[in-house]
Amino acid sequence: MDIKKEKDKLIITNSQDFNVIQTLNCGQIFRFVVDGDTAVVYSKDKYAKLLWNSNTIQILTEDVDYFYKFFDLDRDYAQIKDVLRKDEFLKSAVDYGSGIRIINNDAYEIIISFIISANNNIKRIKNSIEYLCSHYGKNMGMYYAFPTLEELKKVSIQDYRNAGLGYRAEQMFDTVQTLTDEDIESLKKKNKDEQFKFLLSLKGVGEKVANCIMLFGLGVKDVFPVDTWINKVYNNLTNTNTTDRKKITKELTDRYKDLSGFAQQYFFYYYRDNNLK
DNA sequence: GCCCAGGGATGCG
DNA sequence: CGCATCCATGGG
Repeated sequence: MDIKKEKDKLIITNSQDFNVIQTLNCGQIFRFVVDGDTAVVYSKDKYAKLLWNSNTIQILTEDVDYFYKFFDLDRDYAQIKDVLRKDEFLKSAVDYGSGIRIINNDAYEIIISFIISANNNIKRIKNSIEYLCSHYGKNMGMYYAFPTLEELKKVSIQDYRNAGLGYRAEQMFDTVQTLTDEDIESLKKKNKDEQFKFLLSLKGVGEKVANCIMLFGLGVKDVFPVDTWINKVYNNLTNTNTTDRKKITKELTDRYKDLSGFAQQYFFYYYRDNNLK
């Protein structure tokens, strides 16, 4: 994969390790619009427009450096896939989602987004986040920014219910009132265990959501979030019928180690996209 | 009407 | 600790 960085554009050629649709549809990001061979992706108050064909991707943005990091463009996914394809459980999933990249999104936006994600489905998650942006985020002209923590602190429990958060409304209210910008900044500097511990102290954040926040918002790759799909994957592959997510998390993290986050995304996308049981 | 969705909080033993 | 139960809401 070759990447050329210009002032307001990234041009990726030989793009076999980056499939935009796969990357957007593997449940790590909720603010994007796809239209044919183009897409617009939003993060914080920024956006990027992506255009692609069979072996080239263009990323048009005013913040080239942000979206270079956002799409994890300095990582060699070919090498990661070579390692993971040797795993008998993973081979077909890696081949199926061979263009997935793990996004480096804004930690605060990911915390809020994944509190909403708990026991929810992706379409409803997207709708709720879009509601929060359009009602409480800054109007950027053609779109709305993700609401800042300061902006969300003015939002009531009833407002969250109107956004479709259901019983997560009170958890969200509590976490937003508790959280500070300083918390977010110091979180980025903590080690993995300290990050996990802090995240679990937030209302609406349990083990799975904390792992997602670390994977998609803090750049921690040796975590393996276990949701209902991964639970199905595990039972299918091991011919078991457990619901012990702690056990599944430990076994899969031990198995895939530093590549756990990547393995998890290949599994999730393959099984969910094919609606495999 | 039933089941499910990128689960977490709570209470009880 | 582990375990069961409850929790809004919309789509299939």
